[in-house]
Amino acid sequence: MKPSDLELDAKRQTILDSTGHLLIEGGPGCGKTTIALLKALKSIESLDEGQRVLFLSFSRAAVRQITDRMQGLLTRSVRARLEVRTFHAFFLELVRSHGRLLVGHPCTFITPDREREMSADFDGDKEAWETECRRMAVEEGRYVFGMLAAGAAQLLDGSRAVCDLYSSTYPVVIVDEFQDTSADQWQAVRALSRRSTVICLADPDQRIFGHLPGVDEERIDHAVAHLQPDCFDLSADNHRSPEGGLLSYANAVLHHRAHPRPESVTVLTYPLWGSVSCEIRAHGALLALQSKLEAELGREPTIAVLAATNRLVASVSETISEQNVTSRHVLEPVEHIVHWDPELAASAGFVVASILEWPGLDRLEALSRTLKAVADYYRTKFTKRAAKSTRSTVTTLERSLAQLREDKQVRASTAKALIAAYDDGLKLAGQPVDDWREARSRLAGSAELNELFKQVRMLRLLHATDLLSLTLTQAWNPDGSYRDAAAQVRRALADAQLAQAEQDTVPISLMNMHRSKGKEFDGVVIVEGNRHGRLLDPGWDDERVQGNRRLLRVAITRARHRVVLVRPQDALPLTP
DNA sequence: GAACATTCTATTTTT
DNA sequence: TAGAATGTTC
Repeated sequence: MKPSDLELDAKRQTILDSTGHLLIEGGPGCGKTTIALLKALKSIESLDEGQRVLFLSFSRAAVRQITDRMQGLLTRSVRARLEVRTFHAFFLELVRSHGRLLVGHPCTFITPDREREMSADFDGDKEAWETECRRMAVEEGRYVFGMLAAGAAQLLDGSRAVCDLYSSTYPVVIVDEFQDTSADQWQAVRALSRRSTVICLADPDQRIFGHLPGVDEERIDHAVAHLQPDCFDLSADNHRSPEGGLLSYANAVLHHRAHPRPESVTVLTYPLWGSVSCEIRAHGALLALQSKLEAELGREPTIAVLAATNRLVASVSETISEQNVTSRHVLEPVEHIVHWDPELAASAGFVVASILEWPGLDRLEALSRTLKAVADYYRTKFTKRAAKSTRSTVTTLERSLAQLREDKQVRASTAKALIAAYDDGLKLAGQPVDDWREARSRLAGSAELNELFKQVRMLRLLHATDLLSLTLTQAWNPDGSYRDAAAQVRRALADAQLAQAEQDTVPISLMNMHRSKGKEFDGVVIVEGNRHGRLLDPGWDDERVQGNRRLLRVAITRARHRVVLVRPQDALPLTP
């Protein structure tokens, strides 16, 4: 055994023997989660019956990753006493069970769907909407997602009884990804720390959410000052890629230090001009990586394709869904899933669904519904991006809707195009897939409708197609229309959104680099755009460059075996 | 008021 | 390059 192993074992033993609060720091693959699970095991042995260990993490994907890891490490009876949950799930339960202490009656939860509708009335005035969210929580006990942590913190901090109740149920609380916890989350944990032992797992170099409100780069320092924990640094160890190649390369990228690129990192470039785009280069890189890993591992590998922006992720997804022919290869379409904010695609889908209702409705009703669905799409878009031009599109659409209802001349091209499409007649056959395509083809004739058409295509990539056709089959009415299609599709897509996180890991997934936090894959392809979605840019200030280097380190270390970087020819080198 | 034309600018968000 | 902001024309 090497001296470093001995040292680690001693360190581990100290962690297991320690009785106070703990801060365990270390980079990806250093074994933070494993030692935390072992610590949980040891704690559980001395707990009273009915007491449990609480392990809080930030996303359902992360929770899954942790529970998967538990299978091999802990017995069933121990696992039953270790509750791994997302912050939000825990806070929701807390607010639901004890919120009456704050407002005198049980608290309720406002679903994201409903939240979106409600926030639309605030015309994108973020501040006013946040004030309203706070008011609803404080005065009425109605909570949107964003307010749950604050409500939970207030309960734990303000009611000694609630806090003691939870501390006696959970004498040990483990907090994952501590460096990115928000002020409210920290306040809740801090309250519990009065009587529970808190174990923070952190990597300051994985701080990638500092831009979010309430996330503080000094969080770890504050926690150390307040909890006075025993601190351990595991960063010297790396279990994920045994030769340490990927991690030490990622660290070199982080610190902008010279480092030979390991054999497991490939850099492919594409020309700035010409027919080979970054998307097509990524397509080729993905297929090559897939066969290489398959040969090396002797099984189907898991691969993530990562990019800096959602837009680039979407366009890569579109590209690899089609066959592409380069001068040397024919690149076959790749099955994959996109971790994508489904709301916009869904509300574009509602427009198509409303068109499917046309044959069963009179002209005015049919057109009003569709026009309203189009306006809703732009309202959703506006609440997300708050662009002025989007706002004026909504106004124009609403004006058209009013004109239509008052039987006046409509002026906007979107409304005119829809009217023309309706009067042209729509024949449906009861074949959901064909009918969907037929209805979708009516989305043309104005800039707005063209944009919708593009968005609807994203639904296919969300793997919602099967679900949609099942839903529509049930909604088919022999008189030639789909009854209540819009509402049915809405429900189906909401279900699909919930189900997505429960899914098993699929072989190939696409997401932005932020979303890859806490996940692991055999291989990773990192795509850099030409003008857009750059990894590093000479025009950026130091803070942004450093932030992106942290992000790159996270992205690179998602891979267990191989990383491929797809970069434009003029890209800045990642290491000197 | 809406369409068309020109200029500019370019992250990241759990549930 | 596309999408958003701003300016111009009908």
